[in-house]
Amino acid sequence: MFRPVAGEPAFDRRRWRHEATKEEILGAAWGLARTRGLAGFSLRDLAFAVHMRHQSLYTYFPSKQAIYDAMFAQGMRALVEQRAALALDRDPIQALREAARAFLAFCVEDGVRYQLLFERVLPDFVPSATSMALSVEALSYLEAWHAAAGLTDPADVDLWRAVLTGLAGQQIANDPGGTRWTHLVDRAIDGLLGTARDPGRKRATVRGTRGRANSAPKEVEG
Amino acid sequence: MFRPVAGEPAFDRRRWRHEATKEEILGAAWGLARTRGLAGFSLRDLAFAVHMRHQSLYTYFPSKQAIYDAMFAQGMRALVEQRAALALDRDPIQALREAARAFLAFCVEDGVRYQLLFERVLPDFVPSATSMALSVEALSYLEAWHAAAGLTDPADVDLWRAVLTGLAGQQIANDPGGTRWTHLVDRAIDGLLGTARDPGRKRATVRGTRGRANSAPKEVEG
DNA sequence: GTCTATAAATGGATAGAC
DNA sequence: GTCTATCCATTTATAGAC
Repeated sequence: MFRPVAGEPAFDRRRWRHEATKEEILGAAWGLARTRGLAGFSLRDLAFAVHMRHQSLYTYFPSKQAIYDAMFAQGMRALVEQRAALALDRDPIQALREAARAFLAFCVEDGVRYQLLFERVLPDFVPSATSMALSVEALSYLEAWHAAAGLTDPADVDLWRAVLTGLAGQQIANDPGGTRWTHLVDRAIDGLLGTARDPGRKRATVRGTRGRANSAPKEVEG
Repeated sequence: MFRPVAGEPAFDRRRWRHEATKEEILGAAWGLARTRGLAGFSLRDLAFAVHMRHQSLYTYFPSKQAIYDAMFAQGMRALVEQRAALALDRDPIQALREAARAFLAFCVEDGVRYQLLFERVLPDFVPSATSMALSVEALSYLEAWHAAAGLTDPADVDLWRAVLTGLAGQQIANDPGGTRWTHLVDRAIDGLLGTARDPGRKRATVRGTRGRANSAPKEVEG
């Protein structure tokens, strides 16, 4: 995330180490969250994991909430970067399918991250404005893909989000590590495309494949 | 839940009061959970709400986990009872639509209950065997409705659950009190029915309504 | 069944020496 | 930047008087 370049005028060794330690702390926080739950680890646990006393963490983060917010930002940034790096099919419908599979893989790959980003497991945690901006940025990709496929009704995007987070949520909650729900993604998309208000010119392709995906049966990782 | 009948041989006044107090405590627990989150209230808070000292709660529940489990059982029992009481259309497809709307109403009507029943907001909470049996019982209704509609593929039920919990989850998390996602339920069902592996004899009806619900536009309550 | 008293631990956060 | 020391609130839970 923080990439200083040695020799450049703006390089600041002290600041560099500071940022590196912050990321080390966040890495440990993810690890603890995965084994003990998002709210299940204390600052003492976290400090111990990075060989510090818990008080020293306050040098890097002003509060536990700030740690959660940094984790949220990391997670959302990872989603943005995944989306920016996707090389989607030229066919916008096919592109939507690929994007959906990528999103499910992203969710299932880290259930705790999914909870932090898309569920309200931390009742009193509110993402900062900076973090929310990342969230909006991630969503903008989805909206653009829909627009490219001729899906201009905002409700299409809403339904899309609901269906995919629904699949991810069930997979993570009821069959962690399996594929019971993720492998339903193509069928889910068939349904979504079939009921879209403005399916655009690719509709015929979609119609002819009802009940079976017309895409490669590549399995979602997870 | 506990309905003694005065005068009958099995009637036990002491036990009756005990059960009544337990339910009063659970009622207060739901109230606190709704305002401060499922994990956001302490036994002190709860005891204060029922005008007790926190230690007295242990007369009724051996631990906080037991309180959560009793809440889980109450919530699941409410779902079972809602389903048992549904007077569904004779047309099995129409019945599925009605059942879906009822389920969404059930979820949205109490977001905290939804979280307890369908999300893992309490990392170390594991429902007891008794509670899980209620969960299975609730699911059996859904399976029966699908079977009646000719939907015999278990994946159909899985996808159904994912889509509906997805809608509920988005509604509760991103538009609490609104209808941004719940009003998409008919479209979601059109998609589900359109991609079902074994849609049965009602398929033509479903097909002809793509993009618009063929059912009454009755809004989900929420 | 409810209370007082208390345990025994854990929580997040601050002050100040070094 | 890291530490020791400490604060102060809060947690779940138990023992025993009444």
